[in-house]
Amino acid sequence: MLKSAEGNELLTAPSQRTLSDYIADQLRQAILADQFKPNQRMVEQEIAESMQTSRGPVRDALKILENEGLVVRQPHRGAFVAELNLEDFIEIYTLREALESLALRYAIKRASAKQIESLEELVHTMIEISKHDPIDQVEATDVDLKFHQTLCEMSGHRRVLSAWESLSGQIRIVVLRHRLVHPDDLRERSITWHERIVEALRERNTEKAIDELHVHMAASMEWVNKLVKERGGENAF
Amino acid sequence: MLKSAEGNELLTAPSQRTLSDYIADQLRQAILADQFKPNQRMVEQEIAESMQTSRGPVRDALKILENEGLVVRQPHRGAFVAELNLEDFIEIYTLREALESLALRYAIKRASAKQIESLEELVHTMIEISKHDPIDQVEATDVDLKFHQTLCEMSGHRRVLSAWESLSGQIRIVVLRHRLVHPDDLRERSITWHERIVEALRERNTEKAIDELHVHMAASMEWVNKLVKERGGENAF
DNA sequence: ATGTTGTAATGTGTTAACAATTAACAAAAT
DNA sequence: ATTTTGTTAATTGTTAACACATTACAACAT
Repeated sequence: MLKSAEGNELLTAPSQRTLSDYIADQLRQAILADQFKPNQRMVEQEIAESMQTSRGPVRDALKILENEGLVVRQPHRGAFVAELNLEDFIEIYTLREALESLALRYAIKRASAKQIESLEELVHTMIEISKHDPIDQVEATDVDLKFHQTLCEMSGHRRVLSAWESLSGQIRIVVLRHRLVHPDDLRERSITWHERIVEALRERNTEKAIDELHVHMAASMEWVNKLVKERGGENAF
Repeated sequence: MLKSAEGNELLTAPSQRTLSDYIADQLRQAILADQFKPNQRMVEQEIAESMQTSRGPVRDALKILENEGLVVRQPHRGAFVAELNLEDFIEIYTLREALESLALRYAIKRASAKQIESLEELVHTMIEISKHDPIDQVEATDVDLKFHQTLCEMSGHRRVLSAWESLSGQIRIVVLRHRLVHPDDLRERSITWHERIVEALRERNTEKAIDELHVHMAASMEWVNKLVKERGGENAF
């Protein structure tokens, strides 16, 4: 295994991250990039060979991804790429809202002016991105998720952040597969909601913040519901 | 490793659970029973020998417990029993409330009459237990947690259940270490809250259910806060 | 034709040996 | 005395071989 691939920090930094983490990163990226298809089997030996390593770390990586909900593992049967349906999507978003609401409550009490500014910058980036004509979806998705993750970080609530991060891969799948960030009618409204959340944070207005978040989430859910219905029964992500 | 220890199901049932799961169970139990002290180091080789197995499954088990927040692992440094402080306790309970609120919303929509009855039976058991003079704390804790876990199961929201179960070990630690279920003034009130939650479920009254849950959780948090303050700075669990 | 049983192939779960990292401690230098 | 450096011991991370479970398929019986 190429050591150079993981240790690109400065010399003083000891390689805290283990090989399993690195492999998990690679596999996560591959799944999100659709290089592994939903429900596809992931054979430990194959992956190990393709990455020039052994089965052990690959096994560990698959367990990490299992915890993130990107992979389903069955004892003695192996690991498969998770296939999300409409119900999963609803679960992911309701849970996400519950976590982010709690994060907001905490963030409103704790956030520093500087932290709130960094959120504002992200909203600015969103606006910039939305000006490009063919909007870069992946970029837009990344900024959107970065905003929400920053919220969770600002909360200082470690368990909420950790739970949100466990969910983020699944969120990413859903958002990417359904182009959830930039359908035309949603895009501008979405930016407004984000702006209002920042506003509420600055005003330390808990109710307002949570309301805006709720509207934001509800709109996304409604959008997907509509999409799924248009397509008829085909409700697999 | 003794196979008999894990395969006590009927013959037809294939041993779905793996050795790692079994070891995780044993270690979890040992931690909750205080046989491993907070912050104590857990050496893979030692555990492997004491359980007559090899390091691999023990490693896996430690990772499982890490995900449950019972163990902290640092790369190349090993695994230690998690030590929870007051802030952790607050985090655990606020997150728990967020999860159970969501679970309640779902349960109110989906719960069958039969499921609600099983909750009622648990409340009955609580009442029975509270009649014994030296109250069996572990038993009381188990029934209490069983009630809340059943709620999460009834929700049919798989991710909420899974998140709650990840948290349950930590909840157990907190509740057991602080005798959180049966301080005299809390006990009867606690039973009442549980009864009211069941009532609200039966009436399909979401607001009421969530309010009762909130009061229940807030009271527990207040109780621990009081305890910790009485003891002065000693805020480690 | 259909269902059942036995066998081979594939792939996971476990073990044990090996490599790399960290921590502890003693010796040397400032 | 304090800090630095080298060396050793303890423990984790990784590898590779082995044991076991599951699946697929062919031969056989019904």
